[in-house]
Amino acid sequence: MTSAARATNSSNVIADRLRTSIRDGGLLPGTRLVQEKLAAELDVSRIPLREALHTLAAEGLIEVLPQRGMHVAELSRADIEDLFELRLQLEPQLADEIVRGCRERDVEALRSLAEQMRDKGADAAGRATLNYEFHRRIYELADRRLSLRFIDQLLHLVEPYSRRWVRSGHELTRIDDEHAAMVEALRTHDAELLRRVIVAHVEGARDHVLARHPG
Amino acid sequence: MTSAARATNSSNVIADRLRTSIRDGGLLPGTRLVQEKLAAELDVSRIPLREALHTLAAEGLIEVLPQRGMHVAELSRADIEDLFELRLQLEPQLADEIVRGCRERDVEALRSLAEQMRDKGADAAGRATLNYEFHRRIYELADRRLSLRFIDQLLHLVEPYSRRWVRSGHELTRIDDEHAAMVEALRTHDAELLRRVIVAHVEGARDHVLARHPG
DNA sequence: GCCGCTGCGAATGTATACAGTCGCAGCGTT
DNA sequence: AACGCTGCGACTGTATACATTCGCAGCGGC
Repeated sequence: MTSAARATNSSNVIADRLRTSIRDGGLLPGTRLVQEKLAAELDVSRIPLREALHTLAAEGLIEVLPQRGMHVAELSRADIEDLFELRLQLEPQLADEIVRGCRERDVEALRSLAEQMRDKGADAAGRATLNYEFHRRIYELADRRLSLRFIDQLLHLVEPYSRRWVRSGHELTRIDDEHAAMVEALRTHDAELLRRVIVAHVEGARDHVLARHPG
Repeated sequence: MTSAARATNSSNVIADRLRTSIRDGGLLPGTRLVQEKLAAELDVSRIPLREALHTLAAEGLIEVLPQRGMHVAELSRADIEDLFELRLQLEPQLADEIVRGCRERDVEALRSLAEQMRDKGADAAGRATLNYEFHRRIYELADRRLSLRFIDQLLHLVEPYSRRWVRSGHELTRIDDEHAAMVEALRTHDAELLRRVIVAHVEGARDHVLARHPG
């Protein structure tokens, strides 16, 4: 699975690039996605681009208004509340299986990601990518294909809003400390601790984002 | 939202038709999806068909092997266990909001669906569609856009496997009775009862499917 | 007889071209 | 001055056509 030589048709490549752009703030919620312009920027034709856009639409990252174009999805306050509820229902639940599936080299990889992230300082885009990879790699350890797929979608959906509001140094430090705590829980194979840290981490993000989000 | 005059580009129509086919057993897991053949059958060209297929792929209903075609996704036993875990985490949680959002006419609509389903007897395809609509309409009452999206995906994913094994008259009766119990819980605005019935319903489906699924 | 190479066929991937729809500016009417 | 109508422009939706890749059958060499 890890080394699956995924032959790469350009739809998938484009979808990845767009997801990354949305995640790291290159494409903000609400941005109109004009097909010809985007296709020119990415140097592909409209057909594979449209396929990628339909993929992202199914993931909730893009909204399609038939005959009127597509745009990066915007989440209402209710959506964001819903999103964090979902995260709280899905993510802590995996703690046991994560610990069970975690090997020494996984701990090291995660520690490295967490440290790289701390080093990024206030580079929001850089942090966003590392943050995503950190969480994704943790949840991969649970070996639950469908859960991972859904959590992955949630992480992408939330990222533009996390990015938007997480700026203060204090908040950055809290996040980095919680990541370090997760790594520590993994190192000691302490599933219950991991679960508690995940809950605190998600609740912290939720409270921080909701306190600042309008509506 | 209910009366959103959704202008209908053919990608979406095609995606709906394919989803329905997968749900009611017209397209079984593993079926190879040859684009030209499918396009001819549906009387559309390959471009909108491909867009629809990419949508379903993002929903997990179809798998794409680049340069080698697409096929209806097959779930392993582990996937199915994961799927029911997810259902148990997401669906009962909505009971409170469902009851809060439920109006008299909703109760009637659901009662009607449940009764139509009972009348279908052993018509598996007919029951599958009604079953899907019944659950979908219940969860719509919670007014949680993202949760609904995910649950919708789960219901579509599980349906081919529910259909496959739910055949005995006894099992059909159990399902119909549980649906009736849900309607009754809604009528009396009993959120706690609804939650318990949902749990029992999903657990019942899980046990029945897993007991018969190979692997 | 087994392994590897070659070429054909089938299906996917992509581009170009055309058709259809929406929205807005500008004119004309009342 | 406000309203509606009309035509243009921009963009999306779809089809046709071409390029590319993969798999397998059949042949040849070892």
